[in-house]
Amino acid sequence: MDAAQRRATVLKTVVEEYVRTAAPVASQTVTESRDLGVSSATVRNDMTQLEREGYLTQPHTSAGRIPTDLGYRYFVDHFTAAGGLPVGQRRAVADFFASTHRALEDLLHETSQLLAKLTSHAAVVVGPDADAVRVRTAQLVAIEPGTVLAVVVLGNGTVEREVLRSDLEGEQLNRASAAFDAALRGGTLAPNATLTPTGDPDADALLAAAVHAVTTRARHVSDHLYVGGVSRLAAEQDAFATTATTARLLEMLEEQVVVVSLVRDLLDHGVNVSIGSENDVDELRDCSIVLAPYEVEGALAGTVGVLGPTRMDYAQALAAVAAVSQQLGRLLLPPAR
Amino acid sequence: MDAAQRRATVLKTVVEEYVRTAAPVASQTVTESRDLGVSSATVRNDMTQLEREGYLTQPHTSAGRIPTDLGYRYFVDHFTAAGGLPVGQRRAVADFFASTHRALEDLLHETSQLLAKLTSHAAVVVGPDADAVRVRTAQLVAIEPGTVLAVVVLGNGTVEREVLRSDLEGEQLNRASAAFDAALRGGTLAPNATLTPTGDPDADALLAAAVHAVTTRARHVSDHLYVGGVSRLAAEQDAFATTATTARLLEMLEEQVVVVSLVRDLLDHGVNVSIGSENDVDELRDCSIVLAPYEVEGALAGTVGVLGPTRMDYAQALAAVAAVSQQLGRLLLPPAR
DNA sequence: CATTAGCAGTCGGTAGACTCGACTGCTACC
DNA sequence: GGTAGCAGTCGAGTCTACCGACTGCTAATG
Repeated sequence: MDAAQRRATVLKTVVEEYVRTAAPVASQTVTESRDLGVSSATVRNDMTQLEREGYLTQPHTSAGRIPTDLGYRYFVDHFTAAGGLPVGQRRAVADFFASTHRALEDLLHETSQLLAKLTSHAAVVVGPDADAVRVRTAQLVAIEPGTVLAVVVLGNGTVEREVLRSDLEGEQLNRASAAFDAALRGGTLAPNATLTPTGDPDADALLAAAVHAVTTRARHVSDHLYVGGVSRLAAEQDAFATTATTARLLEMLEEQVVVVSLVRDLLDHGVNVSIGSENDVDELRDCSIVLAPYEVEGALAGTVGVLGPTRMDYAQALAAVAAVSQQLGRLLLPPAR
Repeated sequence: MDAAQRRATVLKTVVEEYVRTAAPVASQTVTESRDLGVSSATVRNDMTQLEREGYLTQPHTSAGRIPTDLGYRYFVDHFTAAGGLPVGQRRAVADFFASTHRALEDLLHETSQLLAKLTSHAAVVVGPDADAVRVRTAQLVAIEPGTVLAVVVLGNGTVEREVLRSDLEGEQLNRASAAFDAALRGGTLAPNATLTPTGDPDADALLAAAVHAVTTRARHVSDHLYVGGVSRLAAEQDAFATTATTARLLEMLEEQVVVVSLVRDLLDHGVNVSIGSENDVDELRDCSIVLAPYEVEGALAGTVGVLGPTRMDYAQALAAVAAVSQQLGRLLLPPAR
């Protein structure tokens, strides 16, 4: 083993030890936890070099080393490949998806909780961008006198609905419904569908209202963020500077839109793991995000992710998001189940 | 002013000061903040008596007094009547409800956030007990080949929907739909509706599936808890013993069912404010809950509440939940708007 | 009898001094 | 290049002393 290779091993060991114990890792700890065939003095020399290169840092002079964000990055890029989930957890995931018969919203919500449980960190599930989902069918249904329900079935199995006030019924309603379907089917829910007049002013009015309601609301829903395991963030307190940091994090998660666009942005750039200062968002300076997209019928349908402190078991988190996203995609395959 | 009356005023002052400053209140502070016409020595005597009676306590010998849960209780019962919201906040509430055009779920969710913002505490909104809401109409609609949507409109304006697989269409579907409506209309969504066979085995099968899906899922939805302002809990850290307490609280809020049944239970017993140890739930020992039911068409439709530390501005919280619940009820009045 | 002034007593919190021990960096040597 | 060993650094914990914020009590007063 040449020197460079050994230094890489030292870095790996430091990351693993630090993730496990949360305490700065001493040179001696490294030699004890892994048989490198060199003494602690040599490891010390390696560590000073790793520090010069920016992978490690010392919280204070007479302490061990802890990884920098760059150190974590190296670790993730080099020592994290192809990890599987332990059998127990693998079973837990399978069981969860096998036994589920929930509506989509609930499913996504509970998926986020499953992921939180698996990783002991907060977890998020993001729906697909509204612009990316095609409308499968759309129609208007009278549900009681004076009330019409607009129903839109989307490509990812979601059913959007919107309640409207209207006295239309019978043939008039059918006409409006057909026009509604024509306006939306095959397109996205972007708020600029072209409406073909039916020649019936009442029907046209309802049509316009329905399209407006559905397109504005869908944007809202598809931007929805499902968050699980927020309590873990509080438990991880000590990893963050102050309680105010935790509060700001929770606030951001409640805000939703920031996180949603961040996640989409990361994925657009092909990033699966974003570590500490790599995040542009201030609140996330001490956090890392581990993501995996899930697909329905080959098309990107959304994202699952883990949000934890930079001191996180990345291998485990990656395995967890991979397993969950894959199973979730499979479950969503049959339309609206 | 006789002595008993003065003692009550002292208690009131201690509560107000402690809520404001979070520091134990000294006898001198009381005489300074309110003109009682007596010296601090007299207030000291009053305080020892109030302590003997269980309304106040000393964190340690050489410190001022802080209210006990019993002290807060007395305060809430005697000094909290008929407080209105400050004009600014009153406007904020009115604006929120005036400008809203959201679907019910979103509305409830955002209402919880409004309430959190008003009070600077976490806020919850609980839907009505499933058993208490009557079905207005129910029907089955074909939305695409092989897929049927079950739609149920509830008395509180909610629209429940459930996607089912079925190839039925045309007359068969209409028959099933009519039977579906007959089975549910006017009743509750309790899972024991009586099904009248249509004579058509296919329709009967769909009917059974639809009723099953709707009743089991509705229970889930109506037990849903909308939580706003969880970040406030983290910010209130210092009011709680440890960060673990905060974590447990967040967990409980995520669990939902505990809180929902607790809130219903309190309201059933006519309780609006539950203070610290009055709560049976362990996690809430350091918390208080301030509740107000909201009504739709005279019937109880749900509850809004504030969840904060026992050291809370009860007058303000009571005013806030009252204002929000009233406006929310009014907004929900027209069916499904 | 209620109220008050004043004083002694209690205790938490903070600052400073000191020690312990866990590391590293360096140097001399192999 | 690798190693042994020693000097140096610094955080964390402990102890002490002290300050100041209150109270409780007592004796005096209207």
